Amino acid sequence: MPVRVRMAPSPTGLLHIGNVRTALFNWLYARHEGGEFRLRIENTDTSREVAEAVDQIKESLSWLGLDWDGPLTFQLDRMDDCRQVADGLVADGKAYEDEGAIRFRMPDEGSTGWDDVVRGRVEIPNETIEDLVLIRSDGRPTYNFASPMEDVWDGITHVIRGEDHISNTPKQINIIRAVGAEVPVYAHVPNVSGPDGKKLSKRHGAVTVDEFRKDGYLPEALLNFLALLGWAPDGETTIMSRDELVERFLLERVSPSPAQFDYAKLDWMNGIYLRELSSQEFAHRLVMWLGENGYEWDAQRVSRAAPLVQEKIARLAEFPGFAGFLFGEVEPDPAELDGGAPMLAATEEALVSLEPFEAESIETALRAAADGLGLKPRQAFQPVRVAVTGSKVSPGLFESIELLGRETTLSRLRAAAAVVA
RNA sequence: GCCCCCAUCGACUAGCGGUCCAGGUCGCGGCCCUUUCAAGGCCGUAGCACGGGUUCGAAUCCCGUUGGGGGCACCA
Repeated sequence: MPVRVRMAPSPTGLLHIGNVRTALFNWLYARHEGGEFRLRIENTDTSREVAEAVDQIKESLSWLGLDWDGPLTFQLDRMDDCRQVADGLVADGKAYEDEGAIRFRMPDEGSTGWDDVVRGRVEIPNETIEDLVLIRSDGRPTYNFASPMEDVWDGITHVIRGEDHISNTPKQINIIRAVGAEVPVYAHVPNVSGPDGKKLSKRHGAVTVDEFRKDGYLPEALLNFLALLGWAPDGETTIMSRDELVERFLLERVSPSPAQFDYAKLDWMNGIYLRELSSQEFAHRLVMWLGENGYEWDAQRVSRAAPLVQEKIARLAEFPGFAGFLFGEVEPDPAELDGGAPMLAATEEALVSLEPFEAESIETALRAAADGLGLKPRQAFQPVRVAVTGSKVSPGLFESIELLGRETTLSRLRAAAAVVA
């Protein structure tokens, strides 16, 4: 039987990164096995927010490149089927009515167990499982009834989900057995917690896909990082393309112990991916990101500035802070200009009629100017950098000056000179 | 309270009885390079939670303790 897995989010908000990690394992398994990855929405009502949330979930998955197979299905559409099954269970004496609701009769003795792909044999005493409500008194099925039934109807072969579902599993297995269907294989993957071991939340940093996107992470880097949370192909490999991930992913190698989300490592990895991009592609991503985030900066200029920062930033969102001086005014801190008057003047003089006005010639001219004043490059360029870029930290000075252009550079040098004077 | 899960450097992990006085990556520290910041190169730091077994031999198997986490809804 071909493998078929699913991601079953509830449309309550933006896609959480923890859910993405679980979805990723499902997707990787499906693609590795040549099976199907289904997307099913576990909605229970028809409020307007649902439609928006569904669109956001689809948009996030698309951005990440996690494509799903077959039609998108909704729990809502199977409520009648659930009720029918519940009625049948009542007729068979396997469920009973209780104050308007329908409850499933769980076995009282023995235990319910399964061979979990990541945890091995798990056995839960039946006496600890309460009779479960199948249908609420208002007629709607509960999650623990609808979910396993949908798995049955969809022909799901492997249920790969978070470990928080472990206690639901024996309940669902009993229901599936009661309706005479085949029980799927279960794999409970470990949870992802915050850097402090607590539940990953907003105060730790980005948590939804949208936030990571806004922070300037690349989807391929995010996936690579997420894949390594609870799984590793071996003890050496860390950087893997999407294809390599698919090729090497083995569900049996997923670790049962929980992992902490390390933002610093994600940043490092994103930087690796950013630097591996061709300069054209890097520029393209920058332009796209800026466009998505409200920056109306000239694409041509952004593309020319891109090479100056490609090795310096770890996230696309750092670009404005690094290269903003090319797109707007600067306000140098007078204190950082202190003592720079001679070099500012010398620089202005050196650049006034320099030809050609290019990084290489600019460098030669400025080094000569520094030399003439008996200054070390380090101390000489500092005030010039501050005057021109507005900061002590910037892309290469000479390239920056070339890009900025003679006029703007000279006016900034004069403005700074006026301040120190 | 009851049930379940987990346990190797600060973090992610490799290790599935001897090849491990435990390897890789991030982070951190140092050095080199250097116009700032990065990037890059080199070196270094740091771990098998504890206690019992089993075995000629345990990070690897078993039991217990401790410590984390999850679940006990007419939520999903």
